[in-house]
Amino acid sequence: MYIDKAADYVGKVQTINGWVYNSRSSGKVAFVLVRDGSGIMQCVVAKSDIDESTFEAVRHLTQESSISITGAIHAEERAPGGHEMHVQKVEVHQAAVDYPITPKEHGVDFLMGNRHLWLRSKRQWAIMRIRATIVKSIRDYLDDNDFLLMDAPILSANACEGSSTLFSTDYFGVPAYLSQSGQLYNEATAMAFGKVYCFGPAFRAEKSKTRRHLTEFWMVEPEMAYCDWSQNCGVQEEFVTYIVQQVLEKRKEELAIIERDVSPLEKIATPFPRISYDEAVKLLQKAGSPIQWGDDFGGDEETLISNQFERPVFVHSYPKSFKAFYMKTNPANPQTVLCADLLAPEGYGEIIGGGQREDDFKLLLDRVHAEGLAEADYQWYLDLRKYGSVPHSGFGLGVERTVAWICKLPHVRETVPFPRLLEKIYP
RNA sequence: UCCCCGAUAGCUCAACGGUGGUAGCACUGGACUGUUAAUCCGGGGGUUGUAGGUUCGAGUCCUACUCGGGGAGCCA
Repeated sequence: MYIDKAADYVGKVQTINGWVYNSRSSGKVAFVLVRDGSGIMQCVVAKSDIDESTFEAVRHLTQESSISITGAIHAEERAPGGHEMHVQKVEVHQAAVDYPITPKEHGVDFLMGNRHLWLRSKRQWAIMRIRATIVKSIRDYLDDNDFLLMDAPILSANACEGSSTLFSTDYFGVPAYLSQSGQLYNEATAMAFGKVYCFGPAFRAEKSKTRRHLTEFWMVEPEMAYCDWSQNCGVQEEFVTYIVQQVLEKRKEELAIIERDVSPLEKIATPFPRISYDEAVKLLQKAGSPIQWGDDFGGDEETLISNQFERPVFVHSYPKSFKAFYMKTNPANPQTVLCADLLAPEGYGEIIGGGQREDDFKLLLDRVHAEGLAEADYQWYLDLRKYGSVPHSGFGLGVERTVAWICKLPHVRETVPFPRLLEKIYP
């Protein structure tokens, strides 16, 4: 029996294969919390109901020992989760000694160093299950809305966006780089299949040491042919709303464990407000920010903007100067590009970067030159503008930032089983 | 890369420049028949991050280094 199915087994004798989460005894009755991956079950043993050796064995179980424990399942109000087991038999597979993560508080460094064990803790259990539901919702939404999965390569010969630092490796004697985005390849597959997405890890060798950065993170990137930047935003708001609703529906218990106040999440609904970069700058200046037109937004600016809204907010039409070369020039204002970033509420900042791609051969080539990129590296990409170019748009959603927002975590390091941080690659 | 902060028991933390703490958790022995991070009584457990310096005396002050945390820039 798995613990999350306990309600189906009331009155029946069952065996749980799991690990000791915590235990306490009071002389003639002992309580052992057993976890099996699906949940935690309180197992009770009374001295008067059982032979001496079994009682002593249960009383001396140590934290994280692996056990099979057998007994009758009862509905019990006093037990966490509403059910408990009245133990008849316990078999110890391996007795754990001095498990390092004790039930009191620990520091971040210690916990990260023991990440392989930390994942067993209740809070981490809840976060990882929410992450899994977010990932499933991402795939379900896209699959159900006729996006075709078209995974992009991880190894590539050239950079996708010149600005970020890349991890390099050796590819049979020539340099290769770990992908920082599937964006450019998505544009090729979108011209072949219409609506596509890629979903995989992305790598950025940035020396970023903040609560919002990992060097390896997961990103889902949909791309649509015959789609402008505004329609692109429409897809994003439906997509994000769906993800949030799925988590609210399927992960109530986990949200309760991490003590997430769900009322801000319940307010997430379409449409999301859209403001231009110009409007955002005015809004920031009004709020006392020293920002000038042409400056990029930092974390403080993003927080200031997103705090003005209860829903995620799009900021569109940024100045060309600090955006990637492939973004489409805004015909109404050539100083800007037709991009839109989505800022999550509650100060979480950018979770999506996206927009319309430059589909004009000449303008794109000019941007390649202007950015100092090697034209030869982008030959195949430029081909897409020579053979049936169409307006097309897409976006990239960062999974860890989304998990951090939905779980309201202070740092992305807890949103992935084994986070890769600046100069931290163990365990 | 830059700015700020920190490193004392396995963990979380105390300690005026004057003998390292009756500290909590964990472990261990005992008490307790409904505990919810149980409680109560006892026990063991330390090269104060590394290397120098100041001082009669340094966990404490100074310098360098190492590691970690927070923030900036860059980004999802």
